[in-house]
Amino acid sequence: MIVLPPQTAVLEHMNPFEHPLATWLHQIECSGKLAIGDREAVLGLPYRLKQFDAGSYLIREGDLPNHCAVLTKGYAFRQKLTGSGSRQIMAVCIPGDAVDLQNIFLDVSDHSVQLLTQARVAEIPRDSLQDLVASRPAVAEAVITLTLIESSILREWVVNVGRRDSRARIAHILCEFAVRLEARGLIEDDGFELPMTQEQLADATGLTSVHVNRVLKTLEAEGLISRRRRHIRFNDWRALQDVGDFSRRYLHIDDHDTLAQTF
Amino acid sequence: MIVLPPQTAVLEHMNPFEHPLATWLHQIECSGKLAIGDREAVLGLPYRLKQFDAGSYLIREGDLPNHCAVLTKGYAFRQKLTGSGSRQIMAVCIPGDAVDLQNIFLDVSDHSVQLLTQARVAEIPRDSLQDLVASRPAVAEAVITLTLIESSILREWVVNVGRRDSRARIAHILCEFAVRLEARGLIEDDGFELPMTQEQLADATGLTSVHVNRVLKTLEAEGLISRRRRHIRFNDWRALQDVGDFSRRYLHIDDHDTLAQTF
DNA sequence: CGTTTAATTGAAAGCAGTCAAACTATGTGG
DNA sequence: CCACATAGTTTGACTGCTTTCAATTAAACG
Repeated sequence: MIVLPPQTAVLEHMNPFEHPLATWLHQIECSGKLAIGDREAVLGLPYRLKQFDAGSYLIREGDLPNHCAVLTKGYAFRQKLTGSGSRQIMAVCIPGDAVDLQNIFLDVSDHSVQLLTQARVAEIPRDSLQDLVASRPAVAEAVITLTLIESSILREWVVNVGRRDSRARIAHILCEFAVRLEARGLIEDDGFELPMTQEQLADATGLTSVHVNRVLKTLEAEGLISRRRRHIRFNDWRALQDVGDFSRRYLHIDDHDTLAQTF
Repeated sequence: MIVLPPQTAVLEHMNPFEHPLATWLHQIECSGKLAIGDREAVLGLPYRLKQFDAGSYLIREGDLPNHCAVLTKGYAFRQKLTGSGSRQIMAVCIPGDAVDLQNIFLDVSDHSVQLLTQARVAEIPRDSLQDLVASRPAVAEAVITLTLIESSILREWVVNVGRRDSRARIAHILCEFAVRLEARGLIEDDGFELPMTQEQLADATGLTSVHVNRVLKTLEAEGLISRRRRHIRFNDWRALQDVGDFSRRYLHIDDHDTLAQTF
């Protein structure tokens, strides 16, 4: 576990890859026009850098956390267990996401967050974030906006799980990943690394791992995707979106569909 | 359509049922300690009162609304249509709910909101709400909190639709309604009026109306509930919660389970 | 290498969907 | 007040998409 001293210096022309909160800040900046000093205030938040192994819990349902974690490297997912022991994954967090913004203002966590991969997070004290939001309206606005976008993604997950057949569900979630990763510059030329097992994919889509496997093989046999282990390549981006009933509107990302050029 | 002039007077000891935004304000007050003048600022928001028939759309997916609606009377639901034409309902709004807070900061609506019943709403200009949030940190905090609670409910819907069988899904949604309505004082002694058809219940649970009907009859035959038209009465509140795998934690309502005394 | 975890495949069973029709309540107009 | 229209509920028979169960193969790891 690496612990760094609180970072308070103003970094004016810094490399985005230097500051752990840089990607998160970028999200905030995309969600609203910040005022003078806001940027520095965000980067000046105190934090502790920590590294965790895959499978670690960042929060558990019922916890009363006193900090918020921002993913700087690696992937995580939100999950809940039902009484009968099955699991539902309701969100995947990618690098740059604030993992538990909800804990700024809600006391008891209503779900768990678990790491998909080995990951690095910046833990920010709850108080500091509360103060930041209280003292800087533009940041508050951006935080609300980010929260609203997350809600929009959640609504689409309800649709995916509630009203699409297995083929469309898998296609849809693959499209969502691709677009979200692309917006963070995490897509390689030839596709992307799906950071989850077929069982986790099943828990995210409300299916069984056996069926996920069959669907993936079908999509591959139809020439829509290629797979090499967990690496997914889109052979027909347009067709996959059609199968998945996918439209990027709900992601509220301003960019154009640059994936159309990639694939 | 009734249009009232903007309300700006300070109402200190008013009857909660007099001001259209009173119930919403109550929610805000429950979500965080307001500062001096915040209360009056909320009640002083300009608004237009409108009345709509059941089935009317308050927002449609793709719209760019310039106001936010607060439900003062009646029920509404959020929905999306899939490419194949089926519908998924992902939230039910009850009196006192802000129907489209997301439109304060997101430009294009990612889903539609349709009325379940005849309803009355107070439409607040987008700008006024943006100003309110920008100038009053405690209100901003409360708005974030309300948004976070809505997200929590959405997460539970994903679980409901993704990982519970039909019996549990219906039981769960009935429990959720009861608790939410009870928190607004909308539960009668002998149960509550379900404001939706079995087809809408089906679209909310990812089932078909035929199957919803069978499940309701089963729950009734087992003595868990009684029905008279759409009036639902809980005969065994404890058992229904067990069947529905229901826990009120995700609703983030502070009160104790007063329904346990009622039923 | 042996061990463990994940992916793959086949056969059978089941929960919920589909289709179609009857029934009920409510409202409307003659 | 009754005939009729409409919307919603109820029921039955049949189909099918996914699950379940079980076993095999492949990859990752110490």
